[in-house]
Amino acid sequence: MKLNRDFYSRDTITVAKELLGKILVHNVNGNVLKGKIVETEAYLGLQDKAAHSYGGRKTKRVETMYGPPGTAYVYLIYGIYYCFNILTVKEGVLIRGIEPLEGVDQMAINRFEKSFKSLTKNQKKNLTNGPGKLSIAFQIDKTLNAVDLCGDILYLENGVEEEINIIETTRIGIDYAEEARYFPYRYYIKGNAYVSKV
DNA sequence: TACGGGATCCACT
DNA sequence: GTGGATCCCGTAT
Repeated sequence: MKLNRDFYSRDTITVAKELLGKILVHNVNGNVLKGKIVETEAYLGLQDKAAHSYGGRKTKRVETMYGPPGTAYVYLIYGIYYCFNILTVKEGVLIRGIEPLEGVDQMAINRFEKSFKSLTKNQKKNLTNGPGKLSIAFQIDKTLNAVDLCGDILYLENGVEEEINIIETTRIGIDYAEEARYFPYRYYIKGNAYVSKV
């Protein structure tokens, strides 16, 4: 079942935790890619120096952040990779790790230009265990920036009922963010192989 | 296993 | 002109 606007219209930390175990679906011209979210990071806007919208900044890049809850915020990082975020209320959740479920051959081709079964053990592990990697595998780029996640192209749905053991720790790659670098806003599913960093 | 540099773009200052 | 919510490969331990 597809997640609706109400799911995203809540506290960002709550949404970041509840996104674990949910299924990300990208319909590329009828070619469906699906994967389970296993790692997220919450970015809290106003008092979070690691967030693009820190202090209410509203530049051209971050203006998408001020759109409705349940919108995709995609931006380029380090010149060559894209990061995929899910908006809550003027804040966002970065998706850092996904476990591939459907369309795995397409993902393997996107990442390594060969079928899933011909990947090495290491390549399978590195298919979607990081924000830049999963964006390549899921064909997420800047054309999906500001896309409504309550639509039919890119959306989230409920996973199977299961017991999820959530690990709560600090975020990655934000050393410049002063006190905010120590905020425990990274969440991942304990023991899952597609977590980017344990 | 752990570090360091290169790749490559554009928003921001 | 600068530098980043990253990844990958090379070299060193």
